Amino acid sequence: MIPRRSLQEEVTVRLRNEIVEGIWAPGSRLQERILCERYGVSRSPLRETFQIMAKEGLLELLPGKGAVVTRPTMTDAVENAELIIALETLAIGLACERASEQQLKEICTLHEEMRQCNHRHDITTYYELNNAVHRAIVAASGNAALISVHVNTQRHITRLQNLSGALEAVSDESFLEHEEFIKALQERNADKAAGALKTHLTSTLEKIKERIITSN
Amino acid sequence: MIPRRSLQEEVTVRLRNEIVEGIWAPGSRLQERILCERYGVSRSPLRETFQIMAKEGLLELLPGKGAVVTRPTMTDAVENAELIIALETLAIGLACERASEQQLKEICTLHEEMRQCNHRHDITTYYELNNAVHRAIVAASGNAALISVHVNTQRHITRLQNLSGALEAVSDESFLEHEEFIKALQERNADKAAGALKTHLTSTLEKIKERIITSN
DNA sequence: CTTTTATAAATTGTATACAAAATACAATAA
DNA sequence: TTATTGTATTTTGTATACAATTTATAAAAG
Repeated sequence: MIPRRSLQEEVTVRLRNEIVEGIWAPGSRLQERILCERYGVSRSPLRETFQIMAKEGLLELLPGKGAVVTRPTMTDAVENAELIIALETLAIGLACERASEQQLKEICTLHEEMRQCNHRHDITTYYELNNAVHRAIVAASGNAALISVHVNTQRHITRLQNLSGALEAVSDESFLEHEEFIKALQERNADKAAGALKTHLTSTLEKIKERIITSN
Repeated sequence: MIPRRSLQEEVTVRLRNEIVEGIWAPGSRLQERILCERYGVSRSPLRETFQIMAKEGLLELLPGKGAVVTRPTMTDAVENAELIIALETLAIGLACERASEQQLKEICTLHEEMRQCNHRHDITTYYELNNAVHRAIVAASGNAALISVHVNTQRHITRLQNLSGALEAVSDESFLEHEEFIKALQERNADKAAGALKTHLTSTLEKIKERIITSN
């Protein structure tokens, strides 16, 4: 039995993707009438979507004025990076204890696909697979609360990458760091995996901070 | 200039508190008509509130059937405890670096009030102050993304405490652990503070797990 | 008596209507 | 020109109306 999907759910998925992809620029005012026409729905489901997007931090609702697309700052980038390091460090530790063999295998497969992408310099797919690997590790933690928070945090980071334009080329060093914690996870060595993941993510955060300094 | 408050915001605060306090039992079906009458509003703002509460994990929205108050399980308790340990460990580390002297002072004051409550066995206020201290530490981290996630996680834990009924008496050992990380925070010793906080929260988590085992 | 099915009532999902507030704009005064 | 104020228009906040779905009820069949 397939559960019904409300219009609100459909609109939520569409609007969310459009904001993350940068189709709606930061600071844009989203007028209800415009969006109702765009999605072919009335104001009721749209306004419910607005509340959800505001909760996710993609919209700001100004009472009496309407919805505005949030403007992510460099500070947001650092904050979300700090947060996701803590989330994933917890996740990989739990995953070492609780992941099924099947889940470990799938993570391994994704990692190998990343290796292929790295060789043929397909950066876009590389980053998509990278996100998928990290989501899979969090999923393997089996902690629903953690999964939910992580999805939203990763989404914000992806949005920031999209808005900042070009994705950086992947260094061999970075890929080796990645391999490091994947291996440790396969061995179910929690401390080693957590340490390696933290090292990897922290070095990514440092790159973000550097870029902020040089761009100022 | 005071920003307007919409009906939706008012209803959200009221319904959220009522669910956290256990006024609406887990599993309750919330019929729109009933709640509209209770809060004296129409269905539009109420339904926007429903979306927010669903996003927060306090309601489940079944398409075509309506809103049901979520039933927190013992698994949820463990998951949220695991999550909040990671969040607060991050927070106290950042707070050691970034907290203002004013913030450190306020945290200290709250801790001293906890000591008083402990002496006169005022458990209810003790737990409220305890929550306030932990929120203050997270606030002092200055990380907005972290603060937002923490608020919701702490709310879930508070709800679980409320639903499980009586709060456990506070052991002297537990209070000493608490003092430990407060002191380290005052010294801005990040590693020591993070370690002490983690020890404290982990021992609380172990108590939760014990209670689950014995209650089965 | 239990199960099934037909029908009525209630409830939700969505659209629209109405009122209040905010915005845009033009006319006027400095 | 610039600022200001009054008016018209737009837009949002809230309430209500309508349609589709679900639930409740009861009659009929086994």
